[in-house]
Amino acid sequence: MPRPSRDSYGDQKPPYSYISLTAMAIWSSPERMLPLSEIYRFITDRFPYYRRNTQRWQNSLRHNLSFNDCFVKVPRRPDRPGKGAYWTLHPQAFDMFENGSLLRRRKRFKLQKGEKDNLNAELAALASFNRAFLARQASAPVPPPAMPTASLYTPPLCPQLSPEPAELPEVATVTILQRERPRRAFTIDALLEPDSPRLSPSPPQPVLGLPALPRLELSMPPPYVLAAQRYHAELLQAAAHALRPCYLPPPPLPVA
DNA sequence: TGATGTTTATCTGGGA
DNA sequence: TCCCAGATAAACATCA
Repeated sequence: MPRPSRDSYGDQKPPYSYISLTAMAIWSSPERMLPLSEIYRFITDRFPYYRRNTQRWQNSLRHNLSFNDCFVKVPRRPDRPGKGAYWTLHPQAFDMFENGSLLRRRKRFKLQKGEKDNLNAELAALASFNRAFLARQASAPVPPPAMPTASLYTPPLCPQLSPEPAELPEVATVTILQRERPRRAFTIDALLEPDSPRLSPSPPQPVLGLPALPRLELSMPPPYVLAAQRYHAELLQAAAHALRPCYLPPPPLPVA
């Protein structure tokens, strides 16, 4: 049976929803998160149908990103300035496409009000931190004083060097409900904690012409968490370098 | 100014 | 038949 090429659909509309296409794009990226422009590119590269009427489907896609709780907007890293945020999949959304179907989902992924509010607060805090980072870099090219350990943010270890102490928010720990899994805070560190072995989430099944999406190994955090881990490790390293007199860096994080 | 993001409304089609 | 997911359109806000 010949393997269909990635352009198998030709000018035909692929049988995938925008949610599926977006999830595919995100899954295809090494960090499991992409800016909007890269999501567009992924789709137009693989599906010629979407090379026309771009205004139309891109509007729909943006609507889906905002409307569906399964997509999480992650503020850009301060050292990666640019337009727009990164988009990733919510941890609970990995098994969104149960039974491997990339078509209509059984049930829309919806966060509860409190969960959504907390997640938004945490992400807003991250954006705030990034702004503080940039503000400080603008005045003096020195990295931020401390990176979060217990939550996304902790009080600076060197308060006198804090960029904008008043603006660095204390972040409430975000707790999300885990189906069939113990509760876990949706913070970088909490997500990085070793988890009890569990079944890999079900990524979308191979798409015609696309490589099979990798299944996560047991006990392995989602790849975008690893990316966040690397991000924080880099900043920690920079912070340690800049604040050597009073900053004691934590043990090195395992970088994937 | 254009790209990005949010929100609302309406319509279509699949599934229970 | 009804409910709901998904598609589409449009208006508006925000930001680099």
